[in-house]
Amino acid sequence: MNKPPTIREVARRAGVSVATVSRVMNDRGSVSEQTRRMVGEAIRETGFRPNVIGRGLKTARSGTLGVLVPSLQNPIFADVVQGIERAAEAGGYRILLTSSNYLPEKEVAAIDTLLCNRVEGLVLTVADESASRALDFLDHSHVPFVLVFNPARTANHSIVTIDNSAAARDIVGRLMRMGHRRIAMIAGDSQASDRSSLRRAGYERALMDGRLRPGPIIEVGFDSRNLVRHCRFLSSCNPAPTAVFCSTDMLAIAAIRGFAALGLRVPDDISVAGFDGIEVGQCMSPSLATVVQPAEDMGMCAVEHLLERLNSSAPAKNLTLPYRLRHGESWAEPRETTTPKGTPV
Amino acid sequence: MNKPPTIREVARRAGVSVATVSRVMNDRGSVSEQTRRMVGEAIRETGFRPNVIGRGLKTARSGTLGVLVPSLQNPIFADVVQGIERAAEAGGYRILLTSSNYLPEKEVAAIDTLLCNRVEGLVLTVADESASRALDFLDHSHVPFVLVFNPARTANHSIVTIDNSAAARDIVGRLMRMGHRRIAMIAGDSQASDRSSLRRAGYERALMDGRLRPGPIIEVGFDSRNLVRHCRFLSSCNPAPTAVFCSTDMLAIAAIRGFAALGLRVPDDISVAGFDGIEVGQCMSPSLATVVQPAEDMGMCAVEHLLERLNSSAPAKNLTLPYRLRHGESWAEPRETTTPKGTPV
DNA sequence: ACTCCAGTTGGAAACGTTTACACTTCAGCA
DNA sequence: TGCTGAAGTGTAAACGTTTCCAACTGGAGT
Repeated sequence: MNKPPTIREVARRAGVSVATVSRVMNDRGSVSEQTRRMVGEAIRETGFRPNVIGRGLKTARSGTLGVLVPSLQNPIFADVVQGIERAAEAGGYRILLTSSNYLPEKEVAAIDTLLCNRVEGLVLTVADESASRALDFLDHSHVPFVLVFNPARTANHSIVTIDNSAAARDIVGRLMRMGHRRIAMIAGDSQASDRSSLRRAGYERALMDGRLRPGPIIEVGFDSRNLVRHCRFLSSCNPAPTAVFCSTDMLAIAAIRGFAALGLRVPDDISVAGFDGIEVGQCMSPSLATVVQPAEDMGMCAVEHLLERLNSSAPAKNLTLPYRLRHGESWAEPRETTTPKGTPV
Repeated sequence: MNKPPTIREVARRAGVSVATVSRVMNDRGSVSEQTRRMVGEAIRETGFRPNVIGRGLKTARSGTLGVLVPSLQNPIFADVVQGIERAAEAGGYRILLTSSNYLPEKEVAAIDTLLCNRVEGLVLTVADESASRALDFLDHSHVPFVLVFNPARTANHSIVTIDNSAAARDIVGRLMRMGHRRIAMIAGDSQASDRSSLRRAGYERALMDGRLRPGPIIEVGFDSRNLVRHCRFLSSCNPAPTAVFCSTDMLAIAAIRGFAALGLRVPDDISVAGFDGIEVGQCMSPSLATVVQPAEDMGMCAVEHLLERLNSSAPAKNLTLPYRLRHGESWAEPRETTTPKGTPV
């Protein structure tokens, strides 16, 4: 409970003024070799640790960045936070982490808290970029921020993202080139994630391009763990889809399980493709065919750009990083290409 | 770039002193209804947000807790951080997140940084509790901290954990009661995780209890993604193990994939059990039989206990939370109970 | 012997809050 | 009328730093 030593005690012990101690710590100004040694010794003896709160008050710099993500539960956000933490550390910043649980009101509250803590900048993912009260709020705050994952809709925001719609179109196109004609989609809650809608748009676009009718689209809420009910519905359609595109890897994994519970095998009976590229997807069996977002890189880029804006007040920038398709064992050519089951050609 | 408004400007605008504004904000002391209204108005007009740095300097409270985990990559840590964040928020604290990448020297550096930021307490997981320089360091700092996941070896530390050894013994015992006699283990790097050694001890203990010889134990490093090499080794043993216990779920998932690559099916040809209870384990197919650590609860408990110690200087406490076994489709009775393949009875 | 300057050092004023203390006012009461 | 106490308010001193400025030293140049 005893207070940590202050710069004053170090100064007293070294027989110098606090100004000199400060100069030694930040080596700024000129200090003789001898006093430098004595101060160093006094610091070691007292176990002094500069109080960055006191420093921050004077310098008006907190040395912290705020981070807001919907949840850490989905590994994609854990990955991005990992990248953010890494880049922040490299730049000499600490991160203040908060999560919104996908609740818009919590987004606002969390940002408010972060601003009270005088974060120098923020990296965040909001539920819906276009409807976010949090962003209006932030726009007026004069604190630079970078969105991650959210679509690059408004030009005057700093955003690090991928082209969700093109990526979805791409991977669905790939399914089509494999021979799939009836491709369903399982989409996450579009209220809670503007990414979901974009991916859905990409999916629809791909099918349109191929003159195919978008198959059944199932929007699941937050009970995305057990999809067997939805899988049963899909497999009972006539004609049943031969492939399913899921708007996240977590959904894709759950879908594979759902089909397995019905005795359907992936990819033999039905192909599944995901979106995100979380690590576990490539460790499991069957490995997940998916769109890989370079989440950790995105986090790092976001911070690097943020620091750029902080240091040189560079302008806001939209950064669309390349995604890539990862092949996996969860998709294959459809067994029977066009024929509805039971019907002779 | 223009500075945010200060309490002084609010005071000027409301025509009162800063003391009064402060009193209104923290509603402490007595303020007339009228001035309260005027101050409230001035706050709204200026968009004033109290600077918690200034406040912290005066009150010697930062309102932040430090968090240090090895990595966010493993979902088990993401889960615990989620719990920490939740409980911290409920208690009116913010969290400063850092990660060590399993490197002891980074542990020390990160803790030092957190202490410079005057966190009021820490929640952390260290690589090896018994050998941690970081902890010696922390012991001298007079800042309360709580370990999570690390074994409860020294009594004077606050720890929230489960009984890793008993849990491992338990789940391996379960395999034995299913009829498995040759049970191998795939263990994570024991340097980087004292949990790994404990789980290994529990595994050995279970086999000893059943008068069985501990099967091959494979210690994998950080290349835990592709285990096919190790799986091939295991399946080439004579007699080959009928079950494998893995020290983490991530390893178990990778092992299932490794066996699949060799044409072995889980659980028909070989059973696999994991440890951790990460969410994805129960979403996938086959669902993972595992020991469930209540990671999010552990994080919340850790923070709650920390706040207890902070507020009432309660004594350090060892909290061993209950684990539970989760059945899954990754284990089953062995096909041929005792006979080495090819040998007639 | 004087000035000048560079190299060191200390004093003190910030930074944005909280809070102990002192001061008013006014109602209640003898 | 005077006293007491409560309610409301302001003043100013902290908190731990950084940094501007002034002051001191001693050596070099005149």
